[in-house]
Amino acid sequence: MVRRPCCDKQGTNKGAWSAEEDEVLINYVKIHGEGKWRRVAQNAGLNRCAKSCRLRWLNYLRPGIKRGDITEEEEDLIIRLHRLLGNRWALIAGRLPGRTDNEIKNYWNTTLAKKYGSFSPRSCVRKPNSEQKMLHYQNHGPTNNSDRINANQPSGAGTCGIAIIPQEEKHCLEEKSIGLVGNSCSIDNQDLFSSLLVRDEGAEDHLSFLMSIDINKDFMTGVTGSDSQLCPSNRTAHEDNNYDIFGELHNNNLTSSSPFDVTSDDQVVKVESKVMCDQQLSLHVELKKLASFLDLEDEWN
DNA sequence: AAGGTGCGCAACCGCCGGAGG
DNA sequence: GCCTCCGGCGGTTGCGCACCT
Repeated sequence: MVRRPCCDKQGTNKGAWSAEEDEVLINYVKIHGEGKWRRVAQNAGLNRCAKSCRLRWLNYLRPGIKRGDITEEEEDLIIRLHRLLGNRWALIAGRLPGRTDNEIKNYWNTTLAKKYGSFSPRSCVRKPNSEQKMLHYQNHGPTNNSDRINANQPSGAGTCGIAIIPQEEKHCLEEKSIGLVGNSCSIDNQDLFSSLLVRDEGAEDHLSFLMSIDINKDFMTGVTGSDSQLCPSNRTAHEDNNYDIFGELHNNNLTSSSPFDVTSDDQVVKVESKVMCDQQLSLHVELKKLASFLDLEDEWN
C-alpha cells in the first residue's frame, strides 16, 4: 500500500523557520486552536508541511515551553527515566513540565550519552532487528571488541543495544543515586517500588518518587526482560549470571557476597534460580504498578 | 585571517497506530 | 474489514556556530 505523503513536498519551505512564519502560525493557532495541521498549513498561508507546522508549534511556539538550562534535578530525572523507559522521549518529556521530547532527545544524545553511555532498556520496542540484537547480548553477551565498541556508541549514532558502561561510570552513577537518596541502595526489592509509588512525600523534592531506582542488576533484569525472561527456563542461572545488565562478562569467580552466585553444584543452581525467579516475579508486579503510575500499563500486558 | 573540525540543536523523515468513513 | 487521514514518535540529518590550528 502506498501511503500518501503528509503533504506535497514540492514547493514547500524547508529549513529554519523565520520570525514571520512563527508569527503567522501563532496567530492561526490562537484563533483556530491546535490540530488539523494540514489545514493549518493550507489556511494559514504557510508554505510549510503540516508536520513541520506541528513540530514547530509543539517544540518551540507552544506556551510554557522551557528552553535550555536543564537543571541538575531535571538531568537526574532524565537519566533515571531513560534507564527505566529507554528512548521513550515523549514519555520522559511528559514527566518534565515545559520540556519537549525533541529537546530531551537532543540533550541525551549530545550530553548524557557521552557521560553515561546509551543504555536503553526499552529502546528496541519498535524494531525487531534491534530486539534480536538485544537478545543476542542478553544471551551471549558481547562477543568481541567491536561489539563492545558499537554498543557504547551514543544512540544518536543509530545503534540500538545495551551499552557497555565502564565499571567506573557505573560506580559513578550509583554514587550519584546514593548521594541523592541516601541509603537507597539498601532498599530491597520488596520495598523498592512501593517506595517509588509514594510521590511528594516527605522532605524530598518532586523527583523523590523516582530517586530510589537502583541500577542493580536484579532490577534491570526485570526491566529489560520480557515475561519469559523472568523465568528463564531455556537458560541456566549460570548463563544469566555470567553477563550482567551492562553486558559485561563476569568471571566465574564472582564475589561471594552476591546472593546469586553460581556454583558448579546443580542443586544449588536450581534453588537459587527458583529464588531469583520468585523475586523477579514479585519485582514484575511492582514494575507493573510503576508502569501503571507512568501510564504505561499497556506495555506490561 | 582562513580553513578545518567538532558540537549542539532545529528540523526532517519514515513508520506506526488510532479514529473515522 | 478495508482504506485513508491524522497525529505521534524516534532516528537521523544537516546547518550554523565556536573553537582550534
